[in-house]
Amino acid sequence: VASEADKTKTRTTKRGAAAGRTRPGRANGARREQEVLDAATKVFYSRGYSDASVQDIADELGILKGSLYYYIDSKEDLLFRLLDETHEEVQAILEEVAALEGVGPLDRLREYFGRQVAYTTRNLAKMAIYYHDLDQLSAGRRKDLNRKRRVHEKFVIDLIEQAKKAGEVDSEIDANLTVNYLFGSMIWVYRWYKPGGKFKTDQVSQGLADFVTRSLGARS
Amino acid sequence: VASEADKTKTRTTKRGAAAGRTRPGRANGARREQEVLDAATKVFYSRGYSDASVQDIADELGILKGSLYYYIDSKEDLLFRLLDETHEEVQAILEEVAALEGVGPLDRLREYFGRQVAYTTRNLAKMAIYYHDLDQLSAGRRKDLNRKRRVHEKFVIDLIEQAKKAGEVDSEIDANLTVNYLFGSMIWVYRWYKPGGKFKTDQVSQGLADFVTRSLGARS
Amino acid sequence: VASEADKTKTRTTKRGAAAGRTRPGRANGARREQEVLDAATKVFYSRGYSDASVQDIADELGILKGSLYYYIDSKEDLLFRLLDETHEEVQAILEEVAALEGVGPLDRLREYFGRQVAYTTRNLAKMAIYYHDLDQLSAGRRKDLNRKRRVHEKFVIDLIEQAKKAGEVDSEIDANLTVNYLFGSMIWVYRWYKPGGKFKTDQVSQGLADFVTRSLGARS
Amino acid sequence: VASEADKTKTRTTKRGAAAGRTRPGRANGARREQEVLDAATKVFYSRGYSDASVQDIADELGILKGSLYYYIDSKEDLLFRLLDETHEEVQAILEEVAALEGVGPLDRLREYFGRQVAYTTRNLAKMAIYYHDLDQLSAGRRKDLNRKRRVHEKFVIDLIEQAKKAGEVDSEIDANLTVNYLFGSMIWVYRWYKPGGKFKTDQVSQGLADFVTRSLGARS
DNA sequence: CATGAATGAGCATTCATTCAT
DNA sequence: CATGAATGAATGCTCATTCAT
Repeated sequence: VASEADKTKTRTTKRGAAAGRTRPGRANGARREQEVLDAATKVFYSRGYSDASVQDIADELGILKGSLYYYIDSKEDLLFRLLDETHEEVQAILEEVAALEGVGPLDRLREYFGRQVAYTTRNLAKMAIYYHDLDQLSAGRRKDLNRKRRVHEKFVIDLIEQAKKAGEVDSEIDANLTVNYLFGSMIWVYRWYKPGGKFKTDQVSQGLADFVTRSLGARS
Repeated sequence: VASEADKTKTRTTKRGAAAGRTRPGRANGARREQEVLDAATKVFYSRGYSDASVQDIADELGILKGSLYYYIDSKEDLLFRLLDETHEEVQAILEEVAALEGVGPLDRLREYFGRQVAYTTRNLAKMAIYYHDLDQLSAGRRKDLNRKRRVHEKFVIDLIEQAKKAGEVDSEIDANLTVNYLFGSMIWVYRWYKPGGKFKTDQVSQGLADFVTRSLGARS
Repeated sequence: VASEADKTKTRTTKRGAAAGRTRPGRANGARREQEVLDAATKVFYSRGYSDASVQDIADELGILKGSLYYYIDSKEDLLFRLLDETHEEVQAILEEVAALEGVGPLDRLREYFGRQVAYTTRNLAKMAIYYHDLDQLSAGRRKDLNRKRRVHEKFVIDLIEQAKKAGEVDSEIDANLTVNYLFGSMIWVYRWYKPGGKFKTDQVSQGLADFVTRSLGARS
Repeated sequence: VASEADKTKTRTTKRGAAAGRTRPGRANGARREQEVLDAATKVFYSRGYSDASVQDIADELGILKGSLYYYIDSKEDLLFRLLDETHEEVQAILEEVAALEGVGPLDRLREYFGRQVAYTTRNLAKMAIYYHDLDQLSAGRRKDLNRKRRVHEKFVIDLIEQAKKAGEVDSEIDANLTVNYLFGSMIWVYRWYKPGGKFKTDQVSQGLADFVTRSLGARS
């Protein structure tokens, strides 16, 4: 028997073509997909990607482990979809902020950090996974996402430089270094923020905006 | 990530009894213990605690997996010892800084953040594990360590309050909120700092001190 | 390889009842059945029966796996139909050859082997499955087919004996043993023959006829 | 955490360095390795490689499935070791025959086919796997083994040509085609020969030698 | 101290099959 | 006829841990 097939099957995938149907009970497909993603988010968040099992996610959904594979290709695929979705939303924030009109560079920075953190507080699980479990992606996808993340770095660095030119912030500041500290402040929120805890979303987001402003040597 | 995994197995350890023996060749024992810890550090850093196997560590040491169990009680035990050791060192920095004489609160903060980050850049692997894999500890030990970490929070909050009173920093600042942002800036270094990369240790540590100063609304 | 796997599930098949219907579009039914068989042939040939999945066949047909079960009862059922079809065709060759008039036993043998091999070269996939995957059939069906195959053995043995009597071949020859060698030569073609390769169909079939002749100690 | 590890671990393998020890209970290692191979042979022969499970082999050995992995890297690795071992033995036969002195090409052919078949009848399971399941090997290893097998083809072709030159066999014979038929006769033995059945080993091996002789148009 | 062998539980993944719509 | 969703059992494989020697 000529077994020249050698693995790479690329079989015509189950889902996919399904988009845009109208038959009764349809669009449930999309709903179910989202349920799967949500269940995975919950499980990955509470156990960590590595320690979470596909079984856990199936349990969360109330289906059998095997059935879950109707919706996913692999556990890693699930992580990827999660991270990708999250990235898209985080990216949207950048774009919103970039699109604001009549806003100076410092205020744009304030907006960016404020909104990102507000998003984080409202999507703790997703952001925790986004920042904690990126490494578990396969090399290719990881590099890809990392590349995409770098856009945010550049965005902030550019704004700092503009703010320096505009005299809005201390001209002594090293944008390339400072951006890292700023991202740390912003990202780490996923670790200490507790919904219903000591701080409200607005406080945290407004607080960060002010923190950013001061840390750039500007008057808030 | 809130790991609820719980295996707290405080078995009376072999080494427990072994501590402080005087039999010839004992110094070797301590040396070997450290080698084990170092190997674990290396492995946990590169693969992540969850994905690292006991086999990996044995390989790193050049012994058999079974033999490793002469030195450790469990994989989690190894993580604990690592985190404990790291904490001790991080704690020592706090104490050093607290012991400095003739230093105002703002400068003490500068010292604290500067030294912590310098330590991070020089002990990347350990700090990465410290901040990334704490959740993998059994519930009891995790809570314990978290409690210990909170001392640092309090230390910084107190210093900020003192600095406010001393008029060294902006009195409007919310110390309880700001401490979180500051820790974010400091901690996240383990993620972006690359030895031999764009930034030198001193730059990063001096840079953070300045960042902290400005973010508190003080003149550096 | 002696497969003891046994799942003999002779369920009354849907198509059983379906046979001989006249409803409009019925010719399409037969057409579709053949398409299914052809798809299965292709897939079983390239992946091997055991490693081929029902999904693979559905993909090949461009329908969903579930839909395939309208046409088949089980994967094994598909294999059976394939092998049965193949056997029928192979049997037809025997009968053709048996029906030839005015042909001596040696020439009949030449015809038989020549035609069988010509058929093999033109139906590589089917013959490969026929000779390679028979064992995967349920015990009952396997024994059945093996019994049917034995007719060919007897046919050849009888012809050899006749040829011996007719003085066409060496009388020392042990027909019972030789038949096995001859079948080996004939069957193994499915393993080494490559369409479009070094040898043409006619060469291989004429070549085998000559080989058979010589191996029986006759002059070609 | 810097997860640049990216899978390929090549960990220092368990077995391997073990060869050549003298401690009591040692050399059991080698014995056990052979037991594993034998169990696999038995199981792969009776169920076919694809349908045989690692569990089956563990059962055969009376150990747990997980324990089996102390001895093997993967199921395919087991198949490879089996096929490799078999090939070595088959190759040894070729070399023995090649080393015979004072033997003409035709007699060398008789020896080769006779001995190969004798080996087959005495190692039915191994040879069945060798000829039936080669395709299941990974692409690289499969090609490797196929390349090695081709040496046998060349060996036989060369002998036929020499025999033609020596006038021992019909000069009309196409060696390149005939070799395929001959191998078919020889190989297929694994399918019809039954130990303790109608034919004895010597009969089958002597019978094939004679068959080969005649099929080359020579007097036996 | 160290080894080699084994355990047993768990895991991601596949797959033939079913069935309501 | 066809789809989409689910089932449930099996599969190959990993791994922390144990323990006699």
